[in-house]
Amino acid sequence: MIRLLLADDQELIRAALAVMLGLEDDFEVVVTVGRGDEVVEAARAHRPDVALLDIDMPGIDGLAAAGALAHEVPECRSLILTTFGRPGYLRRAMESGAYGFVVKDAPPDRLADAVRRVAAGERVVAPALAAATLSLGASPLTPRERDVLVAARPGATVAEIASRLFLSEGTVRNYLSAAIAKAGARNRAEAVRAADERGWL
Amino acid sequence: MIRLLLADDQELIRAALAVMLGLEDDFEVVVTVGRGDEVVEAARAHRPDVALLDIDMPGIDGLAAAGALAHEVPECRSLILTTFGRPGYLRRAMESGAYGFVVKDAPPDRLADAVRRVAAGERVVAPALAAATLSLGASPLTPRERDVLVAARPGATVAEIASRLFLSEGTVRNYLSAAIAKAGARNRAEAVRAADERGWL
DNA sequence: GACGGCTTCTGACATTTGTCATCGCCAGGC
DNA sequence: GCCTGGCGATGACAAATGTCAGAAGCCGTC
Repeated sequence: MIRLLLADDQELIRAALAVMLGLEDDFEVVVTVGRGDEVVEAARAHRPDVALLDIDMPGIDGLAAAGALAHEVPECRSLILTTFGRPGYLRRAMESGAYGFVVKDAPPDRLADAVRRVAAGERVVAPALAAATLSLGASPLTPRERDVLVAARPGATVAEIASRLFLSEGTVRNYLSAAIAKAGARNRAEAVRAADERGWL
Repeated sequence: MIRLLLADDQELIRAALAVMLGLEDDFEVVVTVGRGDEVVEAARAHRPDVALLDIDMPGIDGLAAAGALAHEVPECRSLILTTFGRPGYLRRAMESGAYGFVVKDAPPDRLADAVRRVAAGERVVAPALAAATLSLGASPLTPRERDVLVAARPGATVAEIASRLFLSEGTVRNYLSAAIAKAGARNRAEAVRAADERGWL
């Protein structure tokens, strides 16, 4: 019997997945949570074999939760389950110590399969995504360039970014310029979008 | 017995919802589709009482599908099921002739309840969302202002927007300026975000 | 038929943004 | 000990963006 922890912020989805997975003879959903920062506690209390983690969650995100789990409850293996198959996400998931990565538009039997393999200690990744990740390489952004892009995300002006990061405006413009070049964009907005899609932020 | 059509582009979610809803004694999921443009055809073939429609789908989106259903298969009532409880979505859903609107982080029994009410001909909306929609009012953007903002969304330059909409650059700048003012933004990027969040696009 | 509102355009203007060269500082690697 | 590369800054410049006023045509309404 494989004991499962299920973390997803959308109650309906969480419940539906719990029901579906519960139908498998060898699965038992022992606990579900709706926030990333409840994952470790729940894992300690219920000792699941596999934690199914959505990325988009309040508190801490699923990638961070996978990292925390790997440290604090290492006998529980993480399987990331997410809407977005972004290369950067996969990379970060693997770096956080996750064992698997499944996108939400995969066929349902693939999920059950992935859970069983992860429970057995295998690593599971969609091959297409893995290829994309390898071919794309890691983020070329320096930490500071990334910070500036993140701060620019909601449509902030240079002045706002500068004051939020305690930098001079000129420096912010320099970092933005570098980030735009590295993203192959012609725009701040385009750069933010491109970097976001590749999981660089 | 209430016959259900289920439309969601994410296979896993679609399957999980189908399983969960199928457990209810009085529900029967008669068909599921993964694209908006397959909804009408499926409804004609399987005669569901209620269509559960996600908004985010390839082909046409759930709101457009609800509109098409209302015209072509009026005995099948639409219930929008979406991640984002944006006021503008609700407004458009109601204008498209949908009978209900449920967000994906609602508790699972609320969904079953909503389906039964919609099947009975009632209209179902989350009260908080309804209030937000009414207090926000309709979009203040003129059709052209909206077009320009949509074209600007991916981070396009004025020149690109102009050539895509067959307008002069000056005109585009004027519309953008007006849209920025109406959105209460200080930026093109901020205006796009604000308008998007309010469902004006 | 006058009025208002939307669309489209022009021209002018101030501001913001993006680019580039150049500098000093500091940490790591060879 | 020197070289590289990230960090932070300045100054200058060109290009893009945002704002404003004005004008013409079109449509609907009162």
